Amino acid sequence: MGRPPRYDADSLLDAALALAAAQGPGAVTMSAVINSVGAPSGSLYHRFPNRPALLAALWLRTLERFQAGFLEAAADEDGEAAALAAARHTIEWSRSHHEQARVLLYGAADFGHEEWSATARRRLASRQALVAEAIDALATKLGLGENDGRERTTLATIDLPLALVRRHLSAGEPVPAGAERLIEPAVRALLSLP
Amino acid sequence: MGRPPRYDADSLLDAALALAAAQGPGAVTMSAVINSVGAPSGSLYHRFPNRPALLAALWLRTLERFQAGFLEAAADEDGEAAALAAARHTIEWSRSHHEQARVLLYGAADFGHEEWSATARRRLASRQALVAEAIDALATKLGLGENDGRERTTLATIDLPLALVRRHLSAGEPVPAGAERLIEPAVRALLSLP
DNA sequence: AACGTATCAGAGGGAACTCTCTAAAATTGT
DNA sequence: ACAATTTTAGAGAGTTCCCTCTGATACGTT
Repeated sequence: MGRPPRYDADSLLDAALALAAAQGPGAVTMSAVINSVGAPSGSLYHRFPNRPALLAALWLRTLERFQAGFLEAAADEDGEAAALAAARHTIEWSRSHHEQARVLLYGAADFGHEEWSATARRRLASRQALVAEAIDALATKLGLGENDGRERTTLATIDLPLALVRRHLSAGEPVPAGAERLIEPAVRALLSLP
Repeated sequence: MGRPPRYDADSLLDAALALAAAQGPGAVTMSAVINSVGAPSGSLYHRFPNRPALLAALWLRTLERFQAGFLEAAADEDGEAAALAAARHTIEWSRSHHEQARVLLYGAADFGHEEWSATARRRLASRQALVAEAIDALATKLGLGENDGRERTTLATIDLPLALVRRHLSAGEPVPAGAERLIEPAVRALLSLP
């Protein structure tokens, strides 16, 4: 099958992740990754044909890892339990995946989304659709209206937890222990739960 | 007094603002601003000695403009009214200052905060201290505990509104009309208000 | 052992960007 | 008119970065 890889895609992405988490997406240059790993440029370009491909892979890998647990939590049959579990997951995952959480605080646009390949853009769109479905299902389970039900559910389970996480991560601190309990009343209020 | 300015600091910053809002802080290069305004490089370097100085000026001007209204709103003697007005201001200001709001969604770190001059860093610190004071005063007015009172107040008046704003702005949409009403129950819940 | 394949290895071209430096232009005050 | 001051004007050096290209290397298969 050929020579065994010495720098595989995941370890290169790990180096890119460390750079992005520490100094933002702009610091993820091909040469920075090369220097960080100690690989020659050819090895990096062998895995990722250009910089947009590297950024897309980093963003998509991070997003998919986060969404796996989120979708699982939001799938609970009990709507209230699902919403609270989803909000909790956003916080817990951010706490235990510090670097990846810092990446997720940016948007796909900051990772050069416009310059991605068509397949990378499709992969992103399909993941977004998956979450949109889950949010819709959760909103109907909770009996929320068609108009702003989706918006309120998104706000409660994703944006609000991320807002709390963002404040601490961007200050360099870890996510505090009581964060889950702190947002619970706000989540209930947003979803009209008792 | 000498030759009148043809490219003053504010119009240069406006060009930098447009670039940052459209393509992120990384797109604010000296040459991009030069091309955008049509000025020669000397004129830009005459106002801002280097790129970090330009980014610092852009960030600080935007932050101070936002905080002016925020501090005013949060100064209301009635704690409940102050908190709700502050949260509303964050949303209203973002809606009516689309480009500047997009800049504020980043952090000082994304604008190269580490490389700023000492005076620029001090200016940032003093603005942050001002807001911290206002938040503390608001928390005590609301009768919230010393420990997480500050955190809850920050979350309710800044982070939560910004989270909602972020979702729409980063999708390229305007901030919807009902946004203020949408977050009100969550603000009340976070601050233990009826 | 020989072959096919996947990967490593790094030199180098071309582009973009930051910043410096010198000279000229336009205005105010004397 | 003349000097002082502020700003425009842009050429060009030095650096960094993206990406291409060619050849060497190591492993599995037959």
